[in-house]
Amino acid sequence: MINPNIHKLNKAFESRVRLGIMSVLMVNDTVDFNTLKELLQVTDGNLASHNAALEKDGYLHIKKEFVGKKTLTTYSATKAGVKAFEEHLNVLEKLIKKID
Amino acid sequence: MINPNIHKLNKAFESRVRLGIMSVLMVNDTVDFNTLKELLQVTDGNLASHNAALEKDGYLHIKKEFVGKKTLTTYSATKAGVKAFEEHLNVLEKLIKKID
DNA sequence: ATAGTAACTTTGTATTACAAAGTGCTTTAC
DNA sequence: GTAAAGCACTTTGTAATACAAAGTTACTAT
Repeated sequence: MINPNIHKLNKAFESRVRLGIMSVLMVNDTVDFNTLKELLQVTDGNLASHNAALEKDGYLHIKKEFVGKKTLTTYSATKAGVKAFEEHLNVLEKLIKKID
Repeated sequence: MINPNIHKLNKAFESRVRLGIMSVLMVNDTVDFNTLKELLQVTDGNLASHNAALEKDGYLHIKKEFVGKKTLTTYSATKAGVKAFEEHLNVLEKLIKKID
């Protein structure tokens, strides 16, 4: 009988929105707020709170700057974020492989 | 820019406990309550409610019988459950593959 | 009579997701 | 110069969820 070892899954990445944020940031170094919002199809308030949660966990770096005279917020995964997400994916992958 | 397509992820399988239940049931035709409880390391109340949720979605079949004079509850994935879970895993797999 | 197993259900708490509305600041349109 | 609109939130409120712990029903073993 296999043991799914579900406790190794990272709670921070259980939400699909945060799964999406991290996925985007594994392929792209940075994303800005509005691109992320469009990709994930979420409301801005919702996105902001997920970003805040990931930042609080130390997985997301938030950078605010001015481009011209407009504010621009860009996000990137921290090293800890990359590591934690990769581990999470490994656990998922093992789960999937056992099944196939 | 990749699109993680997170809305194709099935909400029913977002919880790690339910992810675990389905994983076990993709490899084993049936599991009984106590084996599942041990594998997933959850309290019995918690497990019962996750099972009920999956049954309500039509993904889990719950069978109660007597073995000797003891009750025995065994669980199996329905066809719809297998299909839905496989689709969910496909979405996850695509997500992971894009990243690797 | 007591304790134990089985599989819950109930109760209660804490966390979460999310939408919608509001905020403060800035730019562009008329 | 007032209005509208963009940016990236914060606040507010609601509904769903996770989970533990305790209670429950029905049996069995001692």
